[in-house]
Amino acid sequence: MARWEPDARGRLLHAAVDLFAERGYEATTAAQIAERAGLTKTTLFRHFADKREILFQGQEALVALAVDGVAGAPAGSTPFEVLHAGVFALCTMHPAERRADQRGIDALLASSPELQERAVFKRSTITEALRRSLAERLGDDRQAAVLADLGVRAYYGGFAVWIASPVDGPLADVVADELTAYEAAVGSLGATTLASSSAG
Amino acid sequence: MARWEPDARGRLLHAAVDLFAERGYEATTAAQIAERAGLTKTTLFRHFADKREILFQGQEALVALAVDGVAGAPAGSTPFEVLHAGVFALCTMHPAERRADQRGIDALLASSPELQERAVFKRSTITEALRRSLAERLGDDRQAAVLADLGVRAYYGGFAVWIASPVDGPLADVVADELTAYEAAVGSLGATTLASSSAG
DNA sequence: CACGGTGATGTGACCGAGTCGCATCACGTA
DNA sequence: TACGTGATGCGACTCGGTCACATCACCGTG
Repeated sequence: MARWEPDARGRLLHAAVDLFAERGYEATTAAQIAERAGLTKTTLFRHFADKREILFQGQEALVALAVDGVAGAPAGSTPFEVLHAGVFALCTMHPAERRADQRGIDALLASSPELQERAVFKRSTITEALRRSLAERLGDDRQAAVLADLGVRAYYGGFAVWIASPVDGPLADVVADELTAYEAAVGSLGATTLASSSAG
Repeated sequence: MARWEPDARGRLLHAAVDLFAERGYEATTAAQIAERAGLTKTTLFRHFADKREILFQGQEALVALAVDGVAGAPAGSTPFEVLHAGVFALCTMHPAERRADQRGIDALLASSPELQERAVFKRSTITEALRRSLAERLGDDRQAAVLADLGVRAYYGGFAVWIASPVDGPLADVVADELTAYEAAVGSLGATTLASSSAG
């Protein structure tokens, strides 16, 4: 038998998600979460930096995935192909089996301004990491920035569609559709620019 | 003589900025700010939603500026011209005279994760408002999203350059340079897309 | 087998942000 | 003179988060 009941972090996570679902995020106290997990408030904050962070557990991994995805794109890829590689790597984080859980978390995030603020911050962290690795790879900072914004938009947009969709399917497929749609939008935008600059 | 010393909000703001500059944001207490302003903590939170918000006072106006700017773009404008109109409207918020103040606030924002999170959230709020008005104007949601991201990047990037620059000049000039640089990046990206799609 | 180190936890006190109900007080007005 | 109103003060409270210190089970070593 272990020293203490094992997997304290997992128990805390489970207790938190349950309580949030029962009474909502804001009505749930850190002490209540700890109590249900058979632990104390202090221990809760030893495992999670703050109350919000409980719901974003594992997001740091997304940064590494995106960066590695970009770095792993084959030599000679076009800028968009490099972006695809980075964004697809993100999709590996969310297998179809856990879609139901994600739905619950998503609803929770929408329920509290505090959580939305954190969500936006996480998104910007991913964007910034993606931007940096794209810039290194492509050598053009602004192009990298535009691509990063676009890629993250496709990812989050695809995620929302995937969550809401009644039919099962891999996240990567939905995101791929988004990505090509954005690609087309940029294409027509580029055409506009060239046309107007040659006209003016 | 007024009932109380006038301009409570202004005094709170001044006291806060002074104290933040003296001892830093995190080391400054809400009660201390109120005390220096000759008021109480309760009154402070009647004027500002929370401690962070003190430093983002007036940012709501930016949303309206961007939206109105887009709406005011002349008929027949290209997508980029509409974007220009929206982003330039933002620049009217920061006249060259107040550049020194902005420098101080900028340094402060960089000093605390709490403030950075709020800053990112404000940025995303502006982006979202800009995106919506662009979408309405252009009729293409994805193009609008890409342009909004790009415009906000140009604005914040230009702002950073403007803040750091030793020479005086209007913010709008710097932002205009950024905007055209991003425009060029998108142009070459569009060319890439067309080339690769016609090749594949 | 005894001993000391180590790491995860508990305990209780503490701080600061933010809220709330109620009192106050200066002013305008009937 | 009396009353309504709006900005403020007051004090108590909740909750997130921190900290110093104690505990306790395990592990390795002599």
